[in-house]
Amino acid sequence: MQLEKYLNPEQQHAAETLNGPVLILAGAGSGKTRTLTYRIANLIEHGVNPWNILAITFTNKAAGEMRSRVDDIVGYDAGSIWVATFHATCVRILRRFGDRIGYDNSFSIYDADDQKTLMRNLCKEHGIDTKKLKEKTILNVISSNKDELISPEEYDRMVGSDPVEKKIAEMYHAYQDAMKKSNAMDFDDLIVNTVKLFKNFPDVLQTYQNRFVYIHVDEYQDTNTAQFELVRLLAERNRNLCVVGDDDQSIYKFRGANIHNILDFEKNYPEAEVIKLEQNYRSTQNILDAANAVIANNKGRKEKSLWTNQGEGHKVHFRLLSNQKEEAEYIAQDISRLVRHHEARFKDCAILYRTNAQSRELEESFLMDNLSYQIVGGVNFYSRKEIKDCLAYLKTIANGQDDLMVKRIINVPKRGIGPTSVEKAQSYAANNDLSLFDAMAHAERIPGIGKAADKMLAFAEMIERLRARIADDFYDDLPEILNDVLEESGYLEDLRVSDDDEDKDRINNLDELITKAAVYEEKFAAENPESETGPTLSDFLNEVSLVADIDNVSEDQDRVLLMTIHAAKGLEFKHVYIAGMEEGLFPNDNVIFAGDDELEEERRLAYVGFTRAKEELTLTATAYRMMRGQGTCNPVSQFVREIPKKYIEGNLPQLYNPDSAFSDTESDYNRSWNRRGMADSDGGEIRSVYGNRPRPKAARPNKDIDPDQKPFAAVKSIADLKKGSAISEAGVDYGVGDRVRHIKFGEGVVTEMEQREGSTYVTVEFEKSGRRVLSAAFARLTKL
DNA sequence: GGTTGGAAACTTTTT
DNA sequence: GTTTCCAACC
Repeated sequence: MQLEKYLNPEQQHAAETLNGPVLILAGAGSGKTRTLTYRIANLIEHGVNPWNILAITFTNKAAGEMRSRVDDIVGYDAGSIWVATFHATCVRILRRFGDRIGYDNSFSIYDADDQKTLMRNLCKEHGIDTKKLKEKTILNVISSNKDELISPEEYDRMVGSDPVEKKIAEMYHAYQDAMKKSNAMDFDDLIVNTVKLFKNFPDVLQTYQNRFVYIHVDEYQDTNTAQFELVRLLAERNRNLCVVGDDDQSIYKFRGANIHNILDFEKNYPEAEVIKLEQNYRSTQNILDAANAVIANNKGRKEKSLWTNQGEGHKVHFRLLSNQKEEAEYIAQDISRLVRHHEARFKDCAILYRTNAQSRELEESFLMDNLSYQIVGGVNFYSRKEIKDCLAYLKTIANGQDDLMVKRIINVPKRGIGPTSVEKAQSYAANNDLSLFDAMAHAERIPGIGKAADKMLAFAEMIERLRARIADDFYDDLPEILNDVLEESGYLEDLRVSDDDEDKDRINNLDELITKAAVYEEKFAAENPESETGPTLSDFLNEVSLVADIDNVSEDQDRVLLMTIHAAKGLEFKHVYIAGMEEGLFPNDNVIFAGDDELEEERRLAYVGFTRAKEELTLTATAYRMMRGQGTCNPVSQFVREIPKKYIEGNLPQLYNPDSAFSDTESDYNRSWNRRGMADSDGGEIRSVYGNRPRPKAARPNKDIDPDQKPFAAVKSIADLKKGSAISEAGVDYGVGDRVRHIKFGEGVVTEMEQREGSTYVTVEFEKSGRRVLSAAFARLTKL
């Protein structure tokens, strides 16, 4: 392979160093994925069996991209490379060997909601007042412990005499016991239990050490201690471990990421080859210089200097607006202008922000201007009530030991089985060492149950009936299973007879879930060509438990992406807008007084955001912002002020410092700030990061801004805006009356199209499957 | 056993 | 400003 044709000398070095530990310090936009892909292709060319290659990525999207890029290069046989996220990797291993550590291979995976519900129940049992000690607090401690591989027993030994800590230690035990009993694991357990499995069963570890001869880990700076240990164990034997990362892009400390995993790699692997990739192929010089200048304020980083030969490009733009509404309008109109002048397409643009809450005003502006957009993250599709209900049915069918899921659906739709009856069933189950479901399956034995017994028996029979049908291979496809569950449980009927508009949406969402099942089946068949059977119900449940919202973003659609900076990691766009560059928001309030470490993580986040931009980077801030229903008035973010004047242009001088040019340094900025008068504050109705300290009155631009007036009073609700919006989803080439084909439902005619929640929904009258409402983004209909 | 009103929390980021 | 949760009432 002529690597020199495709890679620069450093990248080439990385792609050619095949044996032993390798640390690739890859700056933002330095062609990290490209290098990894060619390294894998090169391994195959050197006779390594693809089956012996493992690549762990951060998201499913990244995994998919890597696989298809390797496919493109080697042309064949890349299918047997194991490319997956940490969590997906662990699930696959645990489905196979979980019985060794006492789990059934059909275990459920709990998301944050499930964890919280379980913890709330346990707190009740243990007499904990969740007003004083919140479920979330306990779960956070438990999660941090798991990130550090600290077991409940070890945590017992660590806690002192503090009564709260002792209580938490008690709940850690209770939580793990309950999870085990329900045959369930949370996200952290997936990693922890795999490590446990490897440590206690050397033969299992050996199986995987034999298989994974060459190991790659992407985004290594974001691994936690448990993940580090997992990788260490797998790589122990062959020591062919190649990790790629950038300490400047470590932004998941709050989730347990340990930056020392990358900083101390050479200590753990003294024979490691260290390769720095410093040429940036993404951004223009001005953007890169601005980002470099900001990140240079962090201490304790690996020294590196990114450079580019892309040319100077535009300066970073800065706009200070009066309030959120104007900020959103400014961005929407700027993108509109670019598109109108054919300087960009919608999909070349992204709007990034610190918190999900900021998406609201932006969404409003996009709806008003009828621009095509997609919000990533926020309220997840899979956390909607109806979706969780449906999945709870499926999980109950797949794993009868999961009491939490049974409790969720036992009376949804209403079956006349109330809390009292469930309580009785549960204590009977506890006394006889049964699962809640098994207790209900023999409800006639439950003392004092009364006429609820028949209802429970009917419920249990329905579940058993569905379970038996799946086991007997009565079904040949997942969509049919989902449909039957929803029909036979009466769940759909309940929604159909409702006159609530919201319930109509729920039906559509459930249809979309069925579509996702169909799409998943297709994907499974494509990835497992040798498999004679389709995916199992458990396979599907894994898939939906482990998807992130970003995984659903496809290149095919022409729309602006709106997301948090965290979600944008690893992506790039020609035009990037970062909204809300204000002290208190970004850097966030929680962090400003928390300490230097936290502030440095926030600065790395700014660095990640800036370096997403290829051609133009626009930073916006507001003088006045509503947060949690309260008005705030905060200065421009220090991360903007850390950008030297020569790399940035904008309206900061007019509004904040009319006397002089843009401030060059932090101290200049503060001086001008002081000069404008740190006078009396006006009575405390305006909060600021300065807390009770006096705040500069004149800092609020006096024109156009009246903090006492509610700027959003005239705005219609998002739901109203959506209903009134016209169809503008690009990439959809069909309309009402057209004949289309769906991969699962076959051919049909489009009868209706509607824009809701930023997506286009298409109603199709299928010849075989009848009328269905589908999301245009997911259904992938082809015009005939 | 289900409905309803009001209080309280919420907003940092997520596999 | 919005959502979620719980107590009191039907």
